[in-house]
Amino acid sequence: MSSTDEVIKLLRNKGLKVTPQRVAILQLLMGGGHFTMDKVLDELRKMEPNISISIVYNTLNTLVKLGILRSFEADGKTWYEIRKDPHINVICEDTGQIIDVNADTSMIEREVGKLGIVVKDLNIIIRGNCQDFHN
Amino acid sequence: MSSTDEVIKLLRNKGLKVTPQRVAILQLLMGGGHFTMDKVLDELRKMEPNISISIVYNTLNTLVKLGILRSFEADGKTWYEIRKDPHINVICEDTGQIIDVNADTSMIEREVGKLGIVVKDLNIIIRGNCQDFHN
DNA sequence: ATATGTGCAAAGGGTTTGCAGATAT
DNA sequence: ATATCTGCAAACCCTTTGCACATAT
Repeated sequence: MSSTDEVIKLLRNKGLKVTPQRVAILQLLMGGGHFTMDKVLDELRKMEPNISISIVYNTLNTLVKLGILRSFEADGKTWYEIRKDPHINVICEDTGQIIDVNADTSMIEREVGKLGIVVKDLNIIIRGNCQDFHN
Repeated sequence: MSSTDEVIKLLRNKGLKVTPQRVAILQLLMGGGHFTMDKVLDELRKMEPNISISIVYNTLNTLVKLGILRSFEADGKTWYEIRKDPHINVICEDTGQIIDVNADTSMIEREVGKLGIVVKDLNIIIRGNCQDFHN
């Protein structure tokens, strides 16, 4: 989990006002993992019971636009994660959990780059069964 | 564009009753490209003005379950395409169009397989700018 | 003949938006 | 002081569902 100071510094650097809601949201996401809205709300309401859905959506979208978070859509919902090196998001059809798997994706970006396409974001999503694998 | 006979044969092979709606939907998708619901409806209503949204969703989902189509989510909508070799779907942020780019994805499946994960479906989605590239 | 498919309308679930009051700078 | 942020509720999409009628086998 990142320190509160670190989170506050990041918000200020991006020109955002430092509010308790934003600090809580960003700190939660910086802890790693994949979150849908309901998961974020559940966690946040343990600390800030009155936090509204709209401000959570609002904040997450702002953080995505600023490049701090990455989002992708699956199972009819939007998922949010801290932006880090490209990786594979494996959605387990049995447990519903999402697992990160590292892989070299440079080949993919190279192939697309050949066509003169400027890559803004890359998402690799696999649906499968994680069997007895857990992380 | 695939022949009507080919489409009818495919439906029968999968144990589906051959209805005009299903033939029209499958024939449209087999022509290639990426479709959201509104695009499918627009096209179909040129031929079958009374076709309902529900039966289109219904049919597309059935075809996905049977493995004939692949679906993925982007921009808050579900996209459908004929299932073919794994490839990269590039979403152009300027034009909104989706471009297929071929690439060898075996490395990705290998990496995931190492963990004992059984791959059911693979989607690679890139957001970017297609510049002056068109297909 | 009958199991399956279709159209319509309503309901469902996730996300966005408008606005008045509150807060960070 | 004031630009920005927050919470609430309503609005908005996209998608699914229930049901009576229609159709393919």
